[in-house]
Amino acid sequence: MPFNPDQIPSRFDFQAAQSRLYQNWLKQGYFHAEPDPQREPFTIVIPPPNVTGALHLGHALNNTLQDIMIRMKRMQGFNALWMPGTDHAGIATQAVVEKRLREEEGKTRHDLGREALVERIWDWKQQYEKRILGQLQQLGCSCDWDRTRFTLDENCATAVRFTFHDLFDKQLIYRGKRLVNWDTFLQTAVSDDEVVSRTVQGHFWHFRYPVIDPLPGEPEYVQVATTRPETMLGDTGVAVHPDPEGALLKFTAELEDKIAKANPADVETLKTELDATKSRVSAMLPKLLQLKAMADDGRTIRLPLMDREIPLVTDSWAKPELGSGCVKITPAHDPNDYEVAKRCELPMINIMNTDGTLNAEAGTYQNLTMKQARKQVVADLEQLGLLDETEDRQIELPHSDRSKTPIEPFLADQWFIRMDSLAQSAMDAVSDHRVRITPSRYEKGYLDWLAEKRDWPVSRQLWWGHQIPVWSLPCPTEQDCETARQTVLALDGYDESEVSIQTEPCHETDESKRTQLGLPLATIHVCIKQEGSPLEDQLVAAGFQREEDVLDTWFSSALWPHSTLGWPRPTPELNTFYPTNVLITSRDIITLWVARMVLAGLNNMGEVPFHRVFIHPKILDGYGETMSKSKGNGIDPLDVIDKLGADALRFGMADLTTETQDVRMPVQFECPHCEHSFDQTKKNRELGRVDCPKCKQPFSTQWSKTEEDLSLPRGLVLSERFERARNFINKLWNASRFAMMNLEGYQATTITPEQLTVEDRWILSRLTTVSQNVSQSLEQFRYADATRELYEFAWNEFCSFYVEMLKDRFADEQQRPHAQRMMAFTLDCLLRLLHPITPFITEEIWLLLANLCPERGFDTVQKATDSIMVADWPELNPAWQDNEIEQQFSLFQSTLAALREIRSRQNLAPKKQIRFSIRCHSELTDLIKPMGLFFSSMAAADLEEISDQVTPPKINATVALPNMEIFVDLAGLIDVAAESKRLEKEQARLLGMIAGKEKQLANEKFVNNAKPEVVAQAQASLAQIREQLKTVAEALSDLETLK
RNA sequence: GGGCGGUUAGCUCAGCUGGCUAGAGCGCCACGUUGACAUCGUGGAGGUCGUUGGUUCAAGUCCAAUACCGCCCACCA
Repeated sequence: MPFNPDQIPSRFDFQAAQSRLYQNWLKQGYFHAEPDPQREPFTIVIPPPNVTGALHLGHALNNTLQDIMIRMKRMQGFNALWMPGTDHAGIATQAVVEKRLREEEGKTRHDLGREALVERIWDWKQQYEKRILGQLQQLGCSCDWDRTRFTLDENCATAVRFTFHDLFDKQLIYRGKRLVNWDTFLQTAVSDDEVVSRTVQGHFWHFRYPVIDPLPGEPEYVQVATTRPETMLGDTGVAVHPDPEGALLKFTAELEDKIAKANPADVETLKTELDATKSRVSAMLPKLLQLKAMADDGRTIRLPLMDREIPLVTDSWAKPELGSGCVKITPAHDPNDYEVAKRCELPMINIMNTDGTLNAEAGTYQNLTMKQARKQVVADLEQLGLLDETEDRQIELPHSDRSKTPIEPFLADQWFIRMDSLAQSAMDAVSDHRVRITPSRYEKGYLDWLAEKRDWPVSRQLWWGHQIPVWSLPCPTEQDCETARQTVLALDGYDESEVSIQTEPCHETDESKRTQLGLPLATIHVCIKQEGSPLEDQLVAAGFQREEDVLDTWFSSALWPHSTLGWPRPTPELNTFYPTNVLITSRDIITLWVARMVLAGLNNMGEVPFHRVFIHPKILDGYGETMSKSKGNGIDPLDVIDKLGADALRFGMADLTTETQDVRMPVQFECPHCEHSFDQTKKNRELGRVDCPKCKQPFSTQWSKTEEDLSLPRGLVLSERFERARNFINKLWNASRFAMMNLEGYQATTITPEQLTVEDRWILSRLTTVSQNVSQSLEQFRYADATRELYEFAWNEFCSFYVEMLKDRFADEQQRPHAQRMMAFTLDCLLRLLHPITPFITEEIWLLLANLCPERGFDTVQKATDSIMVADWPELNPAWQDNEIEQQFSLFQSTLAALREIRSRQNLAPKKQIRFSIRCHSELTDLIKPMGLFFSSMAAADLEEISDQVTPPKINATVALPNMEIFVDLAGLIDVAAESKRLEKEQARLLGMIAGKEKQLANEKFVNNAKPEVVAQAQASLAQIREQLKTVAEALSDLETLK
């Protein structure tokens, strides 16, 4: 069947096109990259999405930006590889599966056991990995799917084992007792990064601890206060400041300083506060000094309920200005107390089991949960008359980001990575710009974070993840240690490079205490490099026990850029594609992920993992809040794809990606019943269902949870901010459609310069500039600049002018062939420039175009590639850039605008042909004359005369442009009132400008100091404006005669 | 408490190294549909560029202070 351009629908049917085109790209293998010594590689590794969830708007943004980059590079001839994959996301994934297990089967992970649970999670992973990768494909991502990896797959496992062994061998990994953030719900330690602070309503309890054998005149009690009374069961001391007086002076001085700097409005309250503190404190001071002296004497306190004798110690942690000035010390359950205990050598008593219940150390409170214990402790203390006071108070409480439950600090065995040298190496890489972060302001956060060089706790009490490859044996005596070491060395197949041994001495250094507690002298840890090595079983047989914990997810993520390419095997891929070129990610994981990739890459590969890092903005909702599942305020990118198309989503995303700031995106619901669209508010988003304000019917959204809600028709969640992109796609489609309707009989030949008309030369000049700017913008991650450049060029120049001007030329048999060739060529270039951003529509048009003009070109004519994906990136001849032509054109454009304006303000019917003349200098005449016909076609205005001698018609409307005057003959048409109103306004504007310019030029300093060209410019423009004013004044006085 | 962003039209945002009359999209007003596009066309209204000071011949742009909004980090028993 012959191709019939008239049959092309006036809307781009993206629904049908997207999957058809994408499947073809897959089939052709366009996404696949093989190592090739002939071509320069360009590599991006994807930030692997979690297998937990579905694609959200952040993913859509992140992956759109990567795809734009990789598609451009591919077209530029690079051997472009976009490495895809997913992350096992330890805690997140296990938590989801456990939750389902509990809800659907009423079972815990312990009912299932390790192996069975892990198997379940793998099932989950298979399902969700498929889903999220499918969604990336809907977005158009050109990843090399043949290489898809998973952070828990075999190769990643090997990479993890090798890395762990290497660090272990370098003594950069150790086990130690640490206070960790314990999530009692998930029963795991979570890193500091996974802890968020939340304000909750709580109480502040004041207790009294009796002093043992107080001397006469000494206080009988010390008062302490806490928001967590149950922790008192683990108290091992009470601290008071070593120099209360000095500390108080310092505190009041600071407060006074603050008052001096404060707003007048706040001074009063601050002063009151100061006075109150001063009087309170001066009353307390004697007692504090007394307590300090008692502490120095080694006096002790009786811990109520536990009946334990605990010391009174001095430590500057106890702030005299706060509360009673005394603070209870619970080393095993509070980070600050832990530090105090280390300084003051206090014992550490862990009172909690891993499930959040109390252990034997809590005496009679054993088996209560922390929460129950709290109530009980308070009640018991009250009964003993030791509860002084209870305040209501807002408390900042750390919560687990995963389970949203309060964190219980907890003393536990954990594995750590020593960050010292590793962190330094990662800092150096950014400081000396081997890795460049864009925008550069994010370098500071990266460097500051690493500079703390805090050891990285890497063990997680989970089952889903890379199990730590360490086998341990506690050894009660030195002899046992030696035997254990000999056992390891004597293992069948022992190899120094495969096996590494560490001895961890007991943390309790006091010999008698150690034996009393039944602790071993040391623990021997053995790390084995190869997974499944026969050595593993031998170790177990020798009594060694494998470490139960798995590694922090970020451990495997840190290896992503090289593990995905095959490391530790020496693959051609690794050779070719490492280091990668660009990493595109969001700012919240600069430290968690980016920094760790850099140090891991340096450690394992001896080279940075990527040269450039681009941090993209965050998308917020209309209220400036982050979009999140729990708030239910997100936009579903799939809804956008569904309703507006993937190209619109992508174009919109790129259009929002400016360097300076995060993006606000008001959210709208679209009612599935009546298609009414209305804003998402804080109120209507709360519920799992939404009621349409227009038709009053309820519908569900992507956030609905309950069965009942889900059974309702599903409404779309969109944002009007994508409409600009949607409209643009439509414009592009229709311009292309118009082109194709006029390309019948197209004959491919080269184009020669002498065939070019003014508008041809103009569009070529603009096209050249635009292509340069687009390349440059994208190279610098200025995505919004690139989309804006293309938007404006395509719409305001190509469609509004060039296409309009081609209309007449298509109609003329003589000009038609050349016009067709120009149209085909220009459109071809524009499509290629747009392809990385809007891949689907550009490919669809590209394929349709091939039916009419399979061969296109300018200097040379070539057969177009089968797909735009593999076409060359436009590199246009810079010689086409022509300033003069562009100026000539803008003169034409302003003339046209002036004519249209007259038409509009005189209310002339669109079809009503008018006549006009132009008075200007002869050099301008030559520029305008060739454009004469276009005034007729584009403004229904015929140019009667153009010269420096034009006499205005008797009755006319005038526009005074710089250096030229336009007169429209309005005999019998004029609306005098409208005309004089307009002219008066114009006159006022010109007078204002003249005044400004005159003032500037009268300023000697300006004339003397400003650059000469700036001064000359000002003078010229003043002269011009005066000319314009003259014209306007004349026109006004002419109008007077008509009144 | 420390750090970083933002504050420009009713809304969402551009505005690079300071220099002609501060821009865009949406929204608003007026007019317009026998063939590319009403997801459109033409024209218009709408801004003391958060505030105060400073540098400069010249400040939305540079500097300082300040207010408000947001984010990150560290945090009070």
